[in-house]
Amino acid sequence: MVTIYDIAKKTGYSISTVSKVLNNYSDVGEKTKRKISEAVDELGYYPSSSARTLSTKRSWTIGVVFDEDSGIEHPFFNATIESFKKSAEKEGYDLLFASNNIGSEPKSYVDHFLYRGVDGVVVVCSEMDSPELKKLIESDLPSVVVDLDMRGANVVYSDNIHGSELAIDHLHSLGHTKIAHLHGSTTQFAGQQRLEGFYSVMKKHGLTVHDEYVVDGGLFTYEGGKAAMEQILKLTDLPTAIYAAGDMMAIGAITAIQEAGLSVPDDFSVVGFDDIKIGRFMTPGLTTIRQETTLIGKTAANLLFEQINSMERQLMSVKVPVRLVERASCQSISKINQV
Amino acid sequence: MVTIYDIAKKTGYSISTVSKVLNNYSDVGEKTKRKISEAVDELGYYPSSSARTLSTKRSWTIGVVFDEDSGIEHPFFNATIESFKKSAEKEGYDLLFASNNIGSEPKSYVDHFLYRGVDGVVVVCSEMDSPELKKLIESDLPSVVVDLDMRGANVVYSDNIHGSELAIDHLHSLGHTKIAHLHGSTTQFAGQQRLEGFYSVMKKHGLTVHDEYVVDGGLFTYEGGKAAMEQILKLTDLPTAIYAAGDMMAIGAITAIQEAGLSVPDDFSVVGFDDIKIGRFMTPGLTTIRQETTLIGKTAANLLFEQINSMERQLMSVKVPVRLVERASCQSISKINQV
DNA sequence: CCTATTTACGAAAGTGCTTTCGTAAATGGT
DNA sequence: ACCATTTACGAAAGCACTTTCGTAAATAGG
Repeated sequence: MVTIYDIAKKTGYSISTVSKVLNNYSDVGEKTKRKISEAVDELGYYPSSSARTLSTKRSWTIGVVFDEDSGIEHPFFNATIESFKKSAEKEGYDLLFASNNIGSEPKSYVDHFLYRGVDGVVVVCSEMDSPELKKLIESDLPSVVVDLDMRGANVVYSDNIHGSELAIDHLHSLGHTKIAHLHGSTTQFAGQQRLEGFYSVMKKHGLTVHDEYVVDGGLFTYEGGKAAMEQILKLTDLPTAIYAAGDMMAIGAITAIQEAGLSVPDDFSVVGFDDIKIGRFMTPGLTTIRQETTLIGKTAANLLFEQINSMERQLMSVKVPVRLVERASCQSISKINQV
Repeated sequence: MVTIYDIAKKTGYSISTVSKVLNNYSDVGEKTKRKISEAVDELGYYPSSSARTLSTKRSWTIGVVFDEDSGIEHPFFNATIESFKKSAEKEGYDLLFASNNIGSEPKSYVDHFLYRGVDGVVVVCSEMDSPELKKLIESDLPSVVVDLDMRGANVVYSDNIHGSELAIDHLHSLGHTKIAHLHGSTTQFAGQQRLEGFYSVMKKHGLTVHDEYVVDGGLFTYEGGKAAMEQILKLTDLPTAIYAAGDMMAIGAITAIQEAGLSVPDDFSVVGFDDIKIGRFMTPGLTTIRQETTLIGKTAANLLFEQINSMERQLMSVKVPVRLVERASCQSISKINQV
């Protein structure tokens, strides 16, 4: 390995001076700067990030945490993180996806990130009352959490309540009154908020919600949505519209409907939440509430870097707007009745 | 920050001894070991990975490279890397997703990983003749590349040629003879191999391939597949089956077919490649060639860690089997003719 | 009870860099 | 030509560890 000592020896300058040109200090002469730069190129020198980190206490690394179950394949997670990564790159940060053991001892991710010396951490899609998360925001690691709102932390999340409102408004405007909700796990912020939003909008419209129309679809999965819909299909008095708390759940529900020999949107109108890529390409196209993952990722990054750079605990909560994306999975109630 | 000096001072032992118990050296007494461990817990000490890395030349970090265009959202990539990550965790490695600049100067990822001192790097979905890739395998960074076969490197990839064979065999067994191929970019290994496989199987069956039936769908995207299919739909003599080099392309093709007022599988049988999650859930379910992403990721990890640990350049090329997954997007030619 | 071996620990040198501060030389002002 | 700045550089301490080797003490061997 070629170090600053090598290039100091070659040029005749001290390592201090070499380090200075490497870091663009102003107190070096032009010729010196040039000579050293040449030697750097010639020897193919590159600095050692660990030495640098050890000395500066800055690792230029951001720790990334996400739901263990769905992992990197989770569409909302990876879309958000992709956007986050782009912002991080611009600022010169790398992303560290951590395992949970330091030297084979299982530890919390907070400990692990402390060990790694990350400059900050971003958490996506966590359970609301995770003790790990609590530990994180109580630590003095700069952090931002996505898809959650909680005091005492930097957070960015979609306006889930308004999302429910948009969904139900849409269904209502199409004439639907018997609306079911396949809700997501209430241990997650998104599930809980969308459910809450559902109830309040139904009330706003003066619509009654039957208890059997509100069923738990679990962790936003295809399987969960399918099972929940099958539950509903057993009822004698069927709803005409389904509002699923996530797109994968909505797709599962559609499958259940089709397997029952019924059709979307002819027998049921369905609207999802997320606007994952598939929704646009499937048949029928999925009407859904779009989460702006790109904006969310970028905002999270900005919040985090702001906090890292200012070194003060300036905590913000930003709520990102959602919007309705109309595709083919919903239909006016009048057409349904004709069938 | 609490360092080994702190715990040395507190216990009265030297930092050497402290370090030794931290690293499970055998030459420390039982009582000493216990006392030091207690102090460690009490002070909430954790080691500094950068200091450790500086001293040992091991960062316990693996660099991850993937196609810039598709990014983390690419289904094949993230499924593969998810599996890779699980293996990496077991061995105690973290994953580093790198940006391309050291201190705001754009550099190659090889340089960047050298700077970061990663212990190895995994490349997924690269262009075949990328100079970066060449540089990587010529460097003495341990590495493994996925979805590519090239001499002089550790590689793991699907049996693309056999995949084409399975696809065409299937179509042929259903009675199809007029088979089109929407191929992927030939700058990528997968695209090139699947195309090559296509030609050779067609020949095997004594099927003639019309030049107009072989169209470039680009970088395996929905849009590329859709455009390619639209091209084919302009022909007067239409094929009855479509073999798309990727699932997203297949889905794009299906959209094009449906937009033209035609149907899958009634007017065209289509088979894709990858077996991405969506394929199972869409209507019609997509018949496809499944890539074993879990196996691929795990194998890649094993190859890489083997190389890292043995410290010798033992290069292997492993070809992972694929298999046909039959769903609803293909149909016997006899049924098509009835329509 | 004396010597040979083992056990338990610490000194010190590395690891590659940053950053403060001191100082000699060069420059500016008059 | 003399003093006051400014400019350009280097010495040295620090960052938090690992690891080799030396040595005193403890144990074993006879």
